[in-house]
Parts: sequence; C-alpha cells; structure tokens
Amino acid sequence: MEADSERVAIFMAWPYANGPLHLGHVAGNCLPADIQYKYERARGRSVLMCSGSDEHGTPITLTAEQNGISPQEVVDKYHGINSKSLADLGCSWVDNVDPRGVDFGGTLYNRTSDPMHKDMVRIVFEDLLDAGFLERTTMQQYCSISNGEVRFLPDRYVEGTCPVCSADGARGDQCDDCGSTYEANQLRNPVSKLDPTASVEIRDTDHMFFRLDLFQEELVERSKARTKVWKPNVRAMTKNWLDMGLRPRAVTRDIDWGITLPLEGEDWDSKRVYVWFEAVQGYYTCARIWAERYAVSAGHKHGVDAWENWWKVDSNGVSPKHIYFMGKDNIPFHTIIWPSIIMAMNAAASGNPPTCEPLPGELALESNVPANEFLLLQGGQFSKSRRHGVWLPSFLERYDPDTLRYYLSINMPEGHDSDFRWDEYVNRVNNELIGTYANFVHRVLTLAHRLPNHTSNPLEAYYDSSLHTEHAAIVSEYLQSATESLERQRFKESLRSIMSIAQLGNSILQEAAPWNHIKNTDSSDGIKSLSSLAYCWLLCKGLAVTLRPFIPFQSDRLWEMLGCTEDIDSVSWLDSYSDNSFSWNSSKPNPLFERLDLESILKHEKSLADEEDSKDNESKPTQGGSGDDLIDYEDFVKVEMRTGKILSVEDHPNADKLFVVVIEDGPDSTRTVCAGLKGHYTASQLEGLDIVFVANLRPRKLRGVLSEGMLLAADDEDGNVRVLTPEDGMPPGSLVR
RNA sequence: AGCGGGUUGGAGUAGCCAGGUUAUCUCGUCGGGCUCAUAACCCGGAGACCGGUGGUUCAAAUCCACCACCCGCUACCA
Repeated sequence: MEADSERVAIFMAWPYANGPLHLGHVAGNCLPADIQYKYERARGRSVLMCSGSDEHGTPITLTAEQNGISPQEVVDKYHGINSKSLADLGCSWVDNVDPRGVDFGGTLYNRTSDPMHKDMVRIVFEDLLDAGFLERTTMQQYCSISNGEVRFLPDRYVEGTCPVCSADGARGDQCDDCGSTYEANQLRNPVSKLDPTASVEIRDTDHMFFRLDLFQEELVERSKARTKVWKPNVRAMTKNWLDMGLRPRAVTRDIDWGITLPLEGEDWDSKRVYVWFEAVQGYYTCARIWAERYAVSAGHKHGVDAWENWWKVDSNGVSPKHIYFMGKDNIPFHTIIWPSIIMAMNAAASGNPPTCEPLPGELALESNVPANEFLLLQGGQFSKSRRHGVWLPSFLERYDPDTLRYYLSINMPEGHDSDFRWDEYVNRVNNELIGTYANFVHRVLTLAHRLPNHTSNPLEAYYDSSLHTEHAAIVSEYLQSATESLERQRFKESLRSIMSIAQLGNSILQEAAPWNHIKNTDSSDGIKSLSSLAYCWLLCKGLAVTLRPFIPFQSDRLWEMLGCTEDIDSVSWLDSYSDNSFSWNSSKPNPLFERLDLESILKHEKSLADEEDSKDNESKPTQGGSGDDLIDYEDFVKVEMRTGKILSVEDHPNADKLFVVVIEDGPDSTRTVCAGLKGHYTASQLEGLDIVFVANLRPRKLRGVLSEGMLLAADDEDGNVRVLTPEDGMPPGSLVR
C-alpha cells in the first residue's frame, strides 16, 4: 500500500450511558464515524478513533434512584451493553491497536468515569482558572430541604404560583400563562417536582463560569472561514448562537455525581464539574489515555506522547484532520464550546491571546463537524418512555449487522431527518444489497466454479485486459466519485457510486453471457466472453475492498471466498480495482445474504411489543404496593363528567397544539375549554360533535386563555387521539357516571 | 409563540451555500430481453408547470421578499 502521511482523528459524540443504543444513535453517530474510520485506514492513513460512554449528570442519578442502585452500577451496566452492541455491529472499537501496527494508530471506547479522564479534566480546569478563563460568580438557586438534606434544583424541576397573574404551575423563572419572566425569588409557593413534600427555598451558591464571551470574535472569524466546509444545518445552528452573543457558562454545579473540583475549601466539596464541560474533553483525554495504555505497550515510537501525532499541529504548521460525528442536538458543543475550550487550553499554555489558528505544537481544531439530523422510527421520534424504538442489542440478536449498516448508510439522515421503516429495510436489502450486489458476486463465483476441473483460477487464462479498457474507465470514475464523497463525509452518495459498479458488473455479464460458453470455451466468442467473466472476478475483489467500510463482515467473507490470501487490510483503496492477479478458492461459493421476509419480521416485532405490554401489566400492581393505585368510589364521584355539544372551535392565539372550544354544557348555557387536539382534528371536524367533559375542574388559564374544564379523549401507544362521544340522543349537560 | 430544518414524477431522494445545455438516483409502474444467479439480472418507456405568489437577472429548483403546509427542540396539551 502506498504511504499516506496524513494523520486523521475520528471522534464520535459520547453516547450517554443511561440506556441501550437505539438505531438513531447508530445512523447519526456510530455508523458514520466507523465508516469514515475504515475508509481512512483503507487509504493507508494513520487514524485514531476516540469516543466512549458519557457517564455523569442528573439523568443517570435519577435512573439510579428509580432502580434503587448506585449511579456507578447504572453506567457500568450500560457501558458494557453499549460496548458489546458496537462490537456486534462490526465497529472497529475492538482493535485498540491498529492491526497494521501501532504507528498507524488505533481506537479507544473509553468512559468518563475513568480516573485518568478525571485527573486530566481537573488539570485543564486548573490551567484555565490560572489563565483567567474561569471566574467565580454567586448565583441564586432553588433547593429543596427534606429531613435536613439540602438538594439544589435546576429551574425546570421547580414550579409554583406566578407572582404576576397568580397562575399555578409557573416555572422557576418564567410563567407560561402570562408569559412574564421574573427573578427566582419572586415565585410564590415553590415546589420541587422531584419531591413535592419537601420545602423549597432560594439559596446563594457559588459557581465557576467559563468565559465563552472571550472567544466570540475568534469563533465568528472561524465560522466565516468554514462556510464552504460545514453543512447547512451546522452553519445555521452555529450562526444562531453567535448572533445571540456568547455568555459565560457555569462549569460547576451542585450535584454529587461527577468529577470533583480541584479547588480548596468546603464551599466546593458538594459541587462537581458540569458534564458539558467535562464530556467534550473526552476527545482529548481519550487520545492521551490511548497512548498511555496501548501505544506504549505496543511499542509506538513516541511512547506516551504518541497522542500528539493526532492532536498537535506539526512543525510545518500542518494540522491533523479532526472529524467529529454527532446528531444535530450536539452541534453548538462542537462548533462553539469545544473549540473555545481548545483555544483556551492553547492560550493557557502559551500565554498568548486565544486564536482560531493554532500554531505548531498547539492543539488542533476541527476539520469538519458533519452533524447528522435524526433518524425517525415510522415517522416518530425514538422514545424510551413511549416504548417507541428499535434497540440495537435486540436488533442484532436477530438480524445480520451488515444489512442494518447498508440500510442506514443508504438512508442516512445527512441533510434532514429520515425514517426507519421495516418495509423499506426489507425492500432495500432484498432489491439492492442482495439483488444487485450479492447476486452479482454469486453469479461470478458460481460461473467460475462451473468451468472444467482446476486447481487454480480457470479464468486467468482467458483474461485480456485490453478488452475492458472502456469498462475500466467507467469503474475508475465511479471509484473516484465514491472517494470524493467520502472525503466530504457524504456516505449515501459514496455508497451509491460503489453500488453502481456492481450494477455495471451485472450488465457486463448480461452482454457477455458467459453461461453460453462454459461447456465450449474454445470459440473466439467464448474466449472474449470468459475474459469478461474474468474481469467481473476482478470487480468482485474491488467491491470487497470498497464496500468494506459499509459492510465489513460480508466483505471479509467475500474476500475469503475469492481465495485472496493477501491481508485485505493491506489493500489500498485507490488500487482496489487495478490489481489484476487471480486468486482461487476451490470450495463451493455460498450466497452472502439471506433474503428477508417482511411478514415474519412484522410478526416478530409485534410479538416483542406484546411481550413488553404483558410484562408491564404484570409489574404494575406490585410496583406501587398493592391497592395503592385504586381509588374509592367517593373519590370517583367527585369528578363531575357531563355531556356537551361543541358549538365553535378556534385556534388558540398563543399555542400550537391548542384549540379554544366553546361547548354547550346545558340548556342555554355554554363554557370555554382549551383542548390540545390540534394536529389530531381539524376545527370543522370537531364542530357539532357531542362530547364528554369534566365539568368541575378548577378553571385554569392555558397560555392566556381561561379553560373551564377538559374534553375527554383517548390516546393509544402510537399517539393517535380520539375524543369520547356519547351515543346519540343525550342532551347537553347530562351527567356521566 | 420562540429557534432550527424541510416542501422536487406514485413513495423515498440528489441538485440549492458558489444561478446557465435533455432536473439525479433508488423503489414502484409499463413494455421488451436473458435464463448463469437468492422470483434475482439487463435494456427501454411513461410519469415533475421543482409548495404558492411576487421580485432580482439575458437566464431561477438554485438568489431576495411575503404566504401556506410539514417536522424537530422549547412551551402547551389529549
């Protein structure tokens, strides 16, 4: 393979270790990062890939509380599950040291609870503090007090009575009913959503803030220079943040699960590093930890400093290439916050002002941040609580990882959200992956095996390269465009170009019709035809190499069936279609994939869902203690439900999902209620309907409009909503019981 | 309502930032061919006033303005 001195670091956003990975993570993060890594290796480059589990923060502590275990147990569990899923998916995290040798790099799927990560974060914290990039500020924050235990609460976990309009349910800093904002201490009757019985008060608390504002100018300059490189979604999101103006951001918080602070004094004992500040540093700490744990023992020539090859600008001013993969929700962290921290680290080390153009010896900034949009599931967002999702571990138990990799690659949410649909998965796998690609390979292999007895490849004797210059030129164009696409992280486009080569192969076979000459190979037509078959054999070799980033398992299988003895790792991407040597494997070829059957897949998925349902039904009564969920008849009759007739429906002036509905609730009597039915019904569908409503609910303003009751409606797992309506003939105002 | 994204043949998409010959690809559909191959493969056809209305320009899917609808986050809500 030709030497390529380029140094590349592949960074994948750190999955939160609070649950198993779902297909959205795979399509948005894991797969693109892995494809890019494998491609860069095939180019002969030195590549280091870093990521791991993000293991701190409030949600993990809540999961731990709910399950009665420690936060560490939560993250241990999911770090294990997710590491295994990634390996089963064929991602390269399993090779900590590059099989070509440690000088080529390697990978590390680390975790933020790693003591070395924690130490390095504390050192960065100190350096930035000394350099004046962190400042101490006193802020006021809610906390709940229960049994003498003080717990600080984020604003979104507090609600109370609005000081302006007296509405209930106002949030810590803003009232949704009247829209007014106020200082934290003005909210009346604050209550903790996590523990409603605790008393809530305001306390002063000191925190360290990162001076993001100091980097505004450099970031504006940098983002202008990146307009040609960044995707539209990345440009837009970043510009939006910069236009709003950057402000200092707290890097510490009142919580006990996280990295302790390198600060003296009791004040700081109960505080930890804020996750956003610490997890992004994982890209840097992970590279250093890789060097210490793997590069040294594998004999890297630079030992513990090996990481610098992938992180520091070299003496000629050349930066390593840094590519960060993530979903759209993570963009500002990678175009604003993390670059600022890197600039701050550089400035702290050199004593110079921050600059967006790192000098030789300094840490490099991103080369691209190809953020993906979201993968939806049958049109809706993946959701743990609504059980709307396909989880990676259960998927991989049943289906071939390469089929998933193919489908998600060809359907990647690169420009906008895309959809995971079972029928489309089956279609694309059967028609494209199997019909076009695997079928081509199988045709070539079985035809070759039908030629007369042989111990080496029988096609070699017929091959005449001069007959295929036109085809070779087309293949070379496809390869070049696939390569250019991958240089720009355009995976769909790239995969399509490569698939075009398989399609070309099919048409070459069609035209040459070698099956007519298998038994009588001597005619001049026969020789020409078999030369085409021989050329197709060479195409299969190229396809194995160039599809390997996308479907690694089956590429390796194909390579073996072709009888190639050379290590596929040492074949250069650019030369993959130019090697004219003929290998041979005398054992009978087998199809690469099995066709998928949509009906049986849907049946299985449904049975999985039913299983979950029955599990839930069984566990519910025991969960809250038996009988606790039951109410007395007296409680039930307190709810006064009546029939009514909808007279008019109008859009709520200040809410997207609300209708303002006037109902006839008795003879010559009407009332107004707000109903969140927009999107489920049109106004005209509702008008005139007989409905059931709760009549004695305390009236409450909803985004400024007083609602005197509540329409009853049913909703199912899929989010469908239907209003309740009595059988005809009941006059408005009739009691329901 | 705030912020972001989207609207291109029946479905899904490329092209838009850097305006310019017959608007891309996959699936589906119709017709023909092949029979080696996993009912797979190959060739050809039909099908789009590029969401709407204005504007800029010699020229607009592409740039600008306004409008409509869809999605996500936040809010609200059955």
